[in-house]
Amino acid sequence: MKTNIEKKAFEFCTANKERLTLPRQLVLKIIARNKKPLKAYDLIDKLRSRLVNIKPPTVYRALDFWQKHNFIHRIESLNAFCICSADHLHKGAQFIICNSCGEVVESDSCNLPKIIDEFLKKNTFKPLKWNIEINGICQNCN
Amino acid sequence: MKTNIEKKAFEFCTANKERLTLPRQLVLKIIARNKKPLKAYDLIDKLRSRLVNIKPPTVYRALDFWQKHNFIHRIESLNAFCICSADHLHKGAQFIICNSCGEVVESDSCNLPKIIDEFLKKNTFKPLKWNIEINGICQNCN
DNA sequence: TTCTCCCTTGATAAATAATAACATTAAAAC
DNA sequence: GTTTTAATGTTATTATTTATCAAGGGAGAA
Repeated sequence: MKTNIEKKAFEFCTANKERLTLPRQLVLKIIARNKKPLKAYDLIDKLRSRLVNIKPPTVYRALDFWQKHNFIHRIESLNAFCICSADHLHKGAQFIICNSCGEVVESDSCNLPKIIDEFLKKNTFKPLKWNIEINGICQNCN
Repeated sequence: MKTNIEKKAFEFCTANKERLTLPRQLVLKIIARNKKPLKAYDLIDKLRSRLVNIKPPTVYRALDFWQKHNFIHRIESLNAFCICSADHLHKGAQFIICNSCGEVVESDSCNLPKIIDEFLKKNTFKPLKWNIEINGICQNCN
């Protein structure tokens, strides 16, 4: 049973004549079905049973592919990857990261906060991609 | 001639009985006087003339020290370090990164954007540190 | 002063993360 | 079917960061 984002991603490939190769399928599937963000080498470990002799470049290429098309996000401060939680396929993301339990939540605002947007407009800066990562302590851990 | 932030940092050490060792002094000085963010190994290279046989742990320790006390920021998406541009010593930072010329500007808002702050309050999440990194094309490169 | 404690650095090594380069394969286009 | 193009396979290397333990050195106690 495919997750929603997997379906969307597969439709995207058909529509845009992108090749839905086995490494790409598996990488997306694993990320989509894991609650916590995964590191590249976690992925390699998980892929070993399905792809013999899997090597870093294969995984990084698949990650680049899905990232480029906004199906996954890279959480810079964790060196980890997670699915775009809201099927938004937006260009940026906000992550709330609990330093105590490690839980990561993607907040669902698709746009840059107003104050930042205004700053960028004032400076004629054209945003392509953004990343907001907030570390702290979550409700449960407090 | 010391930069403003160097003076502040040195005062901070006196006031808080933190040791202002040579590696710490030099690391802060180099970062403070470089316009562009520096990577750890850039620093190591630049330090070689002053500290013989400098090794990664020495630099990383100094970086950790200044980061912990909010005198420098780590730009996660670049694996690079820069001075807190506004002498703010705040807990979070906003970076505007031009993908074309590499210029990095730290926007001077010290606080989290309102919409994010409200979201966190609603979820009883206590922010400790944040990082906002916006990639795009700057005025000059457009 | 001398001792001791504690923090910092020195040094070696290793773990973790990401990329370069080139050969091979396979789908798509002609 | 042949050519073209894009993706993967493979080998190797580079980049980034951390662990571990030994040694040094300043601040306060005896």
